[in-house]
Amino acid sequence: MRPTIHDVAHVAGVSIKTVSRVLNKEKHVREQTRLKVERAVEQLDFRPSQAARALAGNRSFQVALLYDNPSPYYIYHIQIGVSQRCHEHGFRAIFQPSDIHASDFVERIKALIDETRLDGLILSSPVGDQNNLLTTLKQWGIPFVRIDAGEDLSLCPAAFIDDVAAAKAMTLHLVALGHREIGFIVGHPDHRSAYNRLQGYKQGLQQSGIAFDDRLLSHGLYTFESGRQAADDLLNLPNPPTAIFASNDDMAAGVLSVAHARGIKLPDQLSIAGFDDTDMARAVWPALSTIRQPLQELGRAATDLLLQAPSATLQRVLKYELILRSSTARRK
Amino acid sequence: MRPTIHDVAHVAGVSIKTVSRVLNKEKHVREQTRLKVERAVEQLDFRPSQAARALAGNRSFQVALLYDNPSPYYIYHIQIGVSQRCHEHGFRAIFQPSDIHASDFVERIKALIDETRLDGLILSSPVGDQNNLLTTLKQWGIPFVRIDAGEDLSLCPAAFIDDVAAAKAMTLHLVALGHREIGFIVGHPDHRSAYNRLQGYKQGLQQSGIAFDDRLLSHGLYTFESGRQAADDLLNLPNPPTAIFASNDDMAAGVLSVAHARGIKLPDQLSIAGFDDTDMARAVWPALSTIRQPLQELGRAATDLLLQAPSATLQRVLKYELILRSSTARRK
DNA sequence: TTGTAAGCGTTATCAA
DNA sequence: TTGATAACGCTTACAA
Repeated sequence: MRPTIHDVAHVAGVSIKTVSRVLNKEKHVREQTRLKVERAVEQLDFRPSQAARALAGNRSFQVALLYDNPSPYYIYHIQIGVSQRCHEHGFRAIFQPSDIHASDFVERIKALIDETRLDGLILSSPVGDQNNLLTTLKQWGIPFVRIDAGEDLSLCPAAFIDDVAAAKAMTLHLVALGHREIGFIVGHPDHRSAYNRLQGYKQGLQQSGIAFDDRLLSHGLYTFESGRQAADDLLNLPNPPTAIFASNDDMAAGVLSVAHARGIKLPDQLSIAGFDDTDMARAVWPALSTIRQPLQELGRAATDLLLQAPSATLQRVLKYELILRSSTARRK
Repeated sequence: MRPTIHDVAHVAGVSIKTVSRVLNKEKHVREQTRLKVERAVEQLDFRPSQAARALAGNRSFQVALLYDNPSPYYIYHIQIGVSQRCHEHGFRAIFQPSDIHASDFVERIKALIDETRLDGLILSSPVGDQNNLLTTLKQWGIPFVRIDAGEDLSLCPAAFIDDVAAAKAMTLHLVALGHREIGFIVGHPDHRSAYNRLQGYKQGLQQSGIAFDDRLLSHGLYTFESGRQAADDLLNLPNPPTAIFASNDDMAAGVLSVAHARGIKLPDQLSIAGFDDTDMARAVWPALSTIRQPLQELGRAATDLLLQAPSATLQRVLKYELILRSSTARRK
């Protein structure tokens, strides 16, 4: 049989309530008593039952990470970050793939919360953009944070990088290389990042005095295949762009593969840039200028915000990094 | 307040025990009674407390997926598969990144089991190869299955593809293309798959009457960067191979990037092959011959084995698929 | 086929 | 600073 708190109390020669106090790091326990208890815990190799704690305390010491994202790399690294911090805080993480388009989307999350007495939720994009979910969570009064922000920053704490600024910086870099016709591949419409990155691209053009031309816009889904298609469309234009900026590296890899297939010399004849949401950039290195995202750090930051910070308006804007490759434009 | 089983019993006009029976799909409940209860559940939007069930029933309806794998794609897809099946079986999945080299590796898993009263474990490689863990699990009598098998197939149920056969088939394909000098990049030494794939390569050579030459062997770590290094080593040989078979696609992508950098024409001057453990193959398509692994299916199969099958020796060998690209060898 | 009562292993309340 | 006792919301005997 596994030892219970009773056994510990017995061995330590104190009451179970005192053991409970030590376990929960409560104050008002004499140092000497604490030591006795800790020794007994050690000796019996005792570990409290999560179920009993959850039942009695009406909380579970668990937080859930919700996601609906086609990028394994992105999610995986965020999972690692969340996992690390949860362990440090004495919590456990539940990773929940969700389907924001499923009819029982909110239902399922309600079930999760109800059944597990979750202590909080981390919503990664695009889950954090679903208003029906946000409303429910607010109503229930359960703490939650977002990764990748969202419209209303005062709604909950959030951790994110500044996509607009990053995309703008990359656009300015491409312009500085001499490019004037810069194609842009928009990301998945479910994701706010797709919108933000487009805004950054536009701002970069504007600041450079280049008119925005929507013929240079192509729409993808953050996937490799959609990147290929978008690249084909752009390169088939009467006046094809001399640079293509894809909203993530999966799509950038698609662009690269099309460029290879067409015998286009990289980076001399075409500059390719992208956000490395997925580390896919590694595979296409060094043909690619990228914007590096601190993915694990996003997970860690979000967890910290959830577990430590009571403020609803707290934010953590993480530093992105531009990794630049030089190339010459085909036409000036 | 959330409704409890009492409330349901009250609304349905039965005892709590009967509600419990319906919830657990027990037999010996009159159809009419079952309906009454189900209606009450529906009406109250009742969901049983996982904690209470775990405490009273000494089980948690949770299974854990343990992994220590540097391939986000691999893990992510297995997670999806596990997640799907768990939901269908009315279970919840806990995804646990582990560190097999950590000093408290087994301790942490013991803690997980103890605290959560886990119903079972799915061990993905290389976690499933840690004998100290396996011994502990056997001792505790907790059900577990492995993904990617292991030495002793009678130890527990397992789901895997036949790495040896797959690697052999790919080797034979390369030989059929006319290659005689086929370089091979071994995977991470922690992973049994690395060993098995090497065996398959050797068998393929043997069957073709080609002598195994360990100068054509290079050692990687299943990562892109290690693939680059290994490729450099192979291509720097006095007599470089005309084909390179990497143990996974991360490394194959590394080979490809080196080939590009060296101005090697693909696939005319060099054939590249790999296992697409990670879908990275998509990014380097179509220069690559690959062995496709049914990753989600691995997760689903493992979960099924754990949740349905009592037999300790059950196995599920999944079908792999060879996706072949033709090319000519440089030298005959 | 259904119901009654006694736990499960913690935390919370309140008193000492 | 500590301890007794009653929850917490289920399942498992056992009875009817």
